Order: sequence, then C-alpha cells, then structure tokens
Amino acid sequence: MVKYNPQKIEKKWQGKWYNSNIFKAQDFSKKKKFYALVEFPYPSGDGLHVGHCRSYTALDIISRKKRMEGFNVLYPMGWDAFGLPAENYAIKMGIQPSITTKKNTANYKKQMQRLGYSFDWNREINTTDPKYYQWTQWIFLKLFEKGLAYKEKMAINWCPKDKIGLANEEVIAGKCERCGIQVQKKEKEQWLIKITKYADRLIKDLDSVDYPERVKIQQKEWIGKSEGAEIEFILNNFKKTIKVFTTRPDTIFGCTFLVLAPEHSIIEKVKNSILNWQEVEQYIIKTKDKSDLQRQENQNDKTGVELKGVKAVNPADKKEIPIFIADYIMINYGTGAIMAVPADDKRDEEFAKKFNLPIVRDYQRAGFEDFGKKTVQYKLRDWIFSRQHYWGEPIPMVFCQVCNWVPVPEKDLPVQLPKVKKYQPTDTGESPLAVMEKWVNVKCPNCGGVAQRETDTMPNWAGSNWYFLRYTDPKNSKKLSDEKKLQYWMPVDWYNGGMEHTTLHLLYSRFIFKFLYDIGAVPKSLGFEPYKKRTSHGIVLGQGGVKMSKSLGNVVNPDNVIKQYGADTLRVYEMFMGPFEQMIPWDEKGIIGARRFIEKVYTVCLKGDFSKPNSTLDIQINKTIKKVGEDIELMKFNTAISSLMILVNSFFEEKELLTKENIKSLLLILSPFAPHLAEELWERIGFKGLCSNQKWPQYNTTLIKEEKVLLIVQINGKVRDKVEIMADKNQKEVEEIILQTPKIKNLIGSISIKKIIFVPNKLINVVL
RNA sequence: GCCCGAGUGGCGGAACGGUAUACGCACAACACUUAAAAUGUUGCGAGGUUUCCUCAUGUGGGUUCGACUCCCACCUCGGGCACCA
Repeated sequence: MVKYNPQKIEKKWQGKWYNSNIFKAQDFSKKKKFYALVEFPYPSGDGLHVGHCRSYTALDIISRKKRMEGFNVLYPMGWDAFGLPAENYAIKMGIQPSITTKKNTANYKKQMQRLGYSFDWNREINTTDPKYYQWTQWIFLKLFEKGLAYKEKMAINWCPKDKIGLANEEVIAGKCERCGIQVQKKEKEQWLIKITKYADRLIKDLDSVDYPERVKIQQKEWIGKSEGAEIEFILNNFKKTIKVFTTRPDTIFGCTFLVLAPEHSIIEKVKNSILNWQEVEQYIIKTKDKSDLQRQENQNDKTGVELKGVKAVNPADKKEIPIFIADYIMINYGTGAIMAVPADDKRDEEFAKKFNLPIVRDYQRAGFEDFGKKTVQYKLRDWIFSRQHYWGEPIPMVFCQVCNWVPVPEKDLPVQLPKVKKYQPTDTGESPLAVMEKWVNVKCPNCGGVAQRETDTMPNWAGSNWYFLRYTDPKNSKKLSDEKKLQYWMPVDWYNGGMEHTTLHLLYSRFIFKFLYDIGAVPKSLGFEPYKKRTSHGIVLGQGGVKMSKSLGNVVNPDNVIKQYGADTLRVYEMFMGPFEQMIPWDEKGIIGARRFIEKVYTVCLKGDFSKPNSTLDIQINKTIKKVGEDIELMKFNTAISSLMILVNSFFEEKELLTKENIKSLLLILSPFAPHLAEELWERIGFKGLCSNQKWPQYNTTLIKEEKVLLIVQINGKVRDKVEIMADKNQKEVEEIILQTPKIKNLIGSISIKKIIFVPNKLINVVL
C-alpha cells in the first residue's frame, strides 16, 4: 500500500477542483440558493493566520455539505485591502501600497487554495480596485444627496501615533484600537454620516434575524436607547432657559440643583452675571485639557463649581435652585445638562454631599409629561467618516468658495487615488493627498470656478459596508449589482465572523444596507436585513492560552502546518480542538491526533478486501450520518469529528468485514472535513465521479433503532446494575426481569418498594 | 458599578433532568524491532476492606425518585459597556 502523502494528494485534487470550476455559483439556477459568507480578510504581509482558517473551514464545511444536499451555493472571497499597514509599509520601504497589496493578495489566495476551500474564485473582489471603490464612492454621494453625510468642525478622537482621526467605535477605553496609544482630542472638520437616524431601526430589526443573543445585546447596548423627557428650567432674571434630559421626569419634585457640562453654551451667554467667573473659567479650561478617560478616572470624587449669581427655577415646585458645572456631565449626551435628584441618583447624591446641597426625600411624584416633553436619547453618535491618510477611498467631494461642498458628478466616478511620492501623514492632521496640487485643484462641477478636492479618505469600513452585495454581481460596471442577481442571491443565509466586529462592521453594514434599501438600490422584497443568520468563531490563542502575537513569536503559520501534516489534518484539527464559538489555545501536540485519525481512515479504507461482506456496522453508520449532519448545522464540529472517529475505530476493529457501501458512507460524511482525502479514496476504491459532487447520504430511520438496549438499573437514584434487554419492552416486562436478578434482589432485601420510575429503553429506578 | 458567558481528570474537552469523565492529547506497561521511531494491545478521576463500595463536575443551600444540567446565594476567570442623566 502506498504511504499516505498529503502533499501529493492535496495538490492533485486542488488542481482538479479549481480547473473544472466545480465550486462555481450559478446565477439564476433552478436549485435553491445558499449564500455562505465569511468576513474577507485584510491581506497583510504576514500571510494567513490559523485564526482565519477556523472561520473559513467552518463555512467551507457547511458550504460543501449544502452543495451535496443539492443547493446552489455561493461561497465567495475577496480582499479588504485598504488600510494602515500597507501604508506604513509604503512609508518604510517607499513601495506603492498597490504593489504590496497585489503581492499579499496573491499569497493569501495561494494559501487559501492550499487549504482546499471551495470559494468561487470567479467572484473575487478587492476594495482597492477602482472598479470596486467607484461604488463605495457612489454610496457616499447618495448619502450626501439624502442629507446623511455632512461636514462639521468637531473635537475628534485623534491618535498621535497613527496620526489619524478615529470613530468612537475605534477607541477602546480611551486608547487607539490599533496601537494602544492614549487618544487625544483635536478640533477638525470632519465628514460625518448620520447613522443615528437609523438607530431605532437598527435596534428593532434585530428581532427578525438569527444572531447570537449576546451580539444582539451588545448592539442594543451600543446604540443605547433610553426614553425620557426634556424639561425646561427658566433662569431667574434672564429670558433664557436650560433644557435638561431625564429618564425620570417623575422625580422632578426631588430636584434640588442643576448641573451642566463645562462646555455648555449657556455659560458664555450668562457670563456677565456670574459672580465667580474666574473660578468658573479656570474649571472650564481644566476640563478641556482632560481627555475623556481622565474625566472618568475620579468617578468617586466629583468636582464642580457653582455658577454664583445665576439661579434656575424648578418648574414643579417653583423653588429657586443653584446651578453647577461639573465634568461628570457630558456635553454630547442628552442636552449636556441634568436636573439633579440626589435622593434618587447615586452620582447626584455624591455631588450633593460634597457641596452640602439639600437632599429631599419623600417628595411628591410627578407624571411623565407633567413638566416636559417625551423624547428619546441614544448613546450612538454619528459616524466620523474622514481619515487623514493616503491608502483609502478618496471622498468624492469638491469644495468651491462660491458653491460650498459640491459632489463629484456620478459620471466622473471613480475619483481615482493618485500615485504620490510621500505617504507620511502630517502632524497638522492633513492628508498626504493635500500636497498633490494637480489632483487637488479642479473646476467646480457646479459653477466651473476654482475649487479643490476633498483630500481626506474614507475609513476602512467603507469598502466592507456593502461587499457582500458585490459578490452577487462582481463585474457590473453600470450598478453596484444587478437587481435580479441581488434578488436571487440575497440575503446572506449564513454569515460567520468575529465578535470584535459587533459594534463596527456588523453594525455599519446593517445600516448601509437599510440605506440602500431606502433609496431603492436593493430590491424591496429583500427586507431590511442583509444577514439572515450570524455566527461567531472563538479566537485561536497561542500555545498555553496566551494571545498569538508577533512580539511573542507564537504565531502559527498554516503553511508550516500544511507542510508538516497536510491541509486535511489542519482542517480537522481546527474543527476538533474545541467548541467552535469558544476561544481555544493552539496545541502543537493535539494536531497529531487529527493526523492519526486521517491516516487511520486512509489505512482502513485501502486495506478492506470486501470479500466477506457483512453489515454489523449499519446501525452505527446510520447513527453517525445523522449525528454528523445535525452537528454541522449546529456548528458542533468537535462532536461531529468525535463521532467520525468512533465510527472509524469500529471500522478498524472489523476491517475484514467491511463492505464498499460502508466505506462509501464514511467518505461522503467525511468529505466536508477532509475533502482531499475523501476524493483520493473515492477514486482509489473505484467510485465514479468526484466525491464533492455526490449526494449527501440519507440515514435510514429504521436502521437507527437498536434491537437490544443497555438498560440502567438504579436503586434510590444510584446506578446498581446494567442489563441488556430487547428494545421497547414495557415497564412490567422490565420490572419482572430486573427484580429477578440476584444482585438487585439482594440489594432490595426485605425493604418495601415505594415507587418505580421507568424510562423506556433507558432506565429503571427502584425507590425504596 | 451594570450586562453577557464560563468554571468537569495531568491537558483540550463530552454528556435531550437519566451510565459523569465520550473523543483526542499526554502518561504507563506489553507486543513487533538488534534498537529507536511508527504502529498495535491494555490500563489511566481520587480513595478504600477491590467480583464490590465511598467520594468527586468552583463553594454553600434548594427543587427532584434522580442535578454538570433547573432555582437561590456566593467565589473565581474571560468578554462587553461604563459619571449616558
């Protein structure tokens, strides 16, 4: 027998699959469609990571099974290739990002093909391709046209190391998500997208999709809807009011003071009446210098200053109350002002105690709208869409002194990213594109006068917002995708990706899909949600449970694993190592188990001589077909493989008695996991066609039933005996049997039986 | 502080309220071999008076004939949010 040689076998079958295009998704096929999607990677210089493989292998298994079940499967792949690393590399080496991107994507593709993934490579897309980002820009124009994109000067999160503005979602605990550096505040003109307008729908429509509950909860909490009321407080002696937002308008009789964010605009307006202006001004300056994180540091030690000489009137009891500014009030939530009810709110209570303010208990309750108007507030902010970097989609806008911001006409798209010599972002926060005078200076599309292009580029989420739509029609030059093709393929039936994208990509792309729906760019019949079902894989940790990272030198490269053990082994190992949605450490030793299993299959299939056909294994085979099929649907890959292992162990014990049909069933259910091995054995044993093109086997329900069962005998809930009896015996029959066995008879002795609990074919419990 | 999730052998982990520890790794003994590797066979939670019994699924209670599983309280770890009014 020829020794198992995965390198040779895998190369052979990859050649056959990819040359004969068997994974091609057919537009408008009569078969039922199935759209499986994994998050497309950023093609870094380091190559594919074993963490990527976990997600891709899982949906590859599902896709392969669905094809065998007769579905027309779309399982596409592409490249989310705009981003900082390529730009940083360009800065370091002076090489065009487009060149490194090309090199990296070629490497990634080769690596993916080495793993035998059944992607339809005819539909490969790349977000940096002008033919692709033309439509990313087009979506921006539409957002602008509908008033959902606007430019505003605002304090943004600025990373001093990456020299880039960040969206709120990209700031983790006050630090840059990428480099971990403390984020600063910087005033800049920024493009913003009104995702807040969709906040309600982004919450509500979660009810209609199949996502893990924790993903739904996280998204809802991120959007942070709270219902309350806005109440106006009149300033004494001024013709001015302060609006506060509260979720507890019923507690207004307990309000004994107001607190404003130090940035509140009313302060400037009543400045002249503030008796302690110097003190107030100093506090405002001090607050400005603090980052959001520093502001949060002293949660238990509240600071603030009273605006002396200015008082407000509580509209409920008409009493005069003092006004404070304090940095525990945030300007960008609610109205930037609160009514403090120290009897009911812990923070207000703390503040009141520190400043000796009255705390009124036992106050009268008010109705929800007695003194104000019902409103809704969200924590979600509008999405900062400008980045001061080179390697991104140019924002297709032109600034004209006369006409203000003018969109580039659709017919002039794409606005191509020009080649530059210097990629460095600048300390002033201006994009490297700003120095490209030839590119920047254009005629105003509106009046023909002197105008300049926007030099900021889009964030790297822009391209991934809608990529799943492009796969349905990747080469269309007239539209982002043909309506009929969208109609056929969408929605995505199953989308797997990382938990880290819950409040980023997943939320953004849901929003953009709703927007495209609203403007009619996707067919109305598709509904509001792009992804029917979302699942998440657990990340792969390094040996010993630490994070895999370059600096620790514990990153596992799939190429090395494939070289040493083979792609089928890697696939099986990654699915076997633990529950799919759970974080799991890589274990170099564990791979050996997967390899032994593969070799065992190889040996047992080729050693059978099939001369003494027997079928003692039929029951077990049918049970395994059922178990593996069900487990794949539930992403319980680890137990699916475990049951395959058990079956193969049985095959091994009875290898002289195996039939060709036995082997056939095994190969079919094994093929999604270890497709190369399955194809090779399929051919060697002499079955026709490609194993990947076969029908998924049906299990025989009558064959799943055992004739004999092992029945557990308990006394007082403790296992005392096990008896093998014919299946489907009733309680009386079983009682007769077990009460006669010497062991049980002995244990019961003369004690009287209180009760007998009987579970058919499983258990009998005698209660004494 | 709030919201999720998880605690089971030496390790990764299995287990519709019904045989706890499947499957795999590691380990040990044996077989094959001049030898090693590979492979195969057997054993492998702890303890005991060892055909059998007792105790073990983070801790303490509860429900139940029966609890890793359900309920209550607590401890530890991981993730998310966080002065959000």
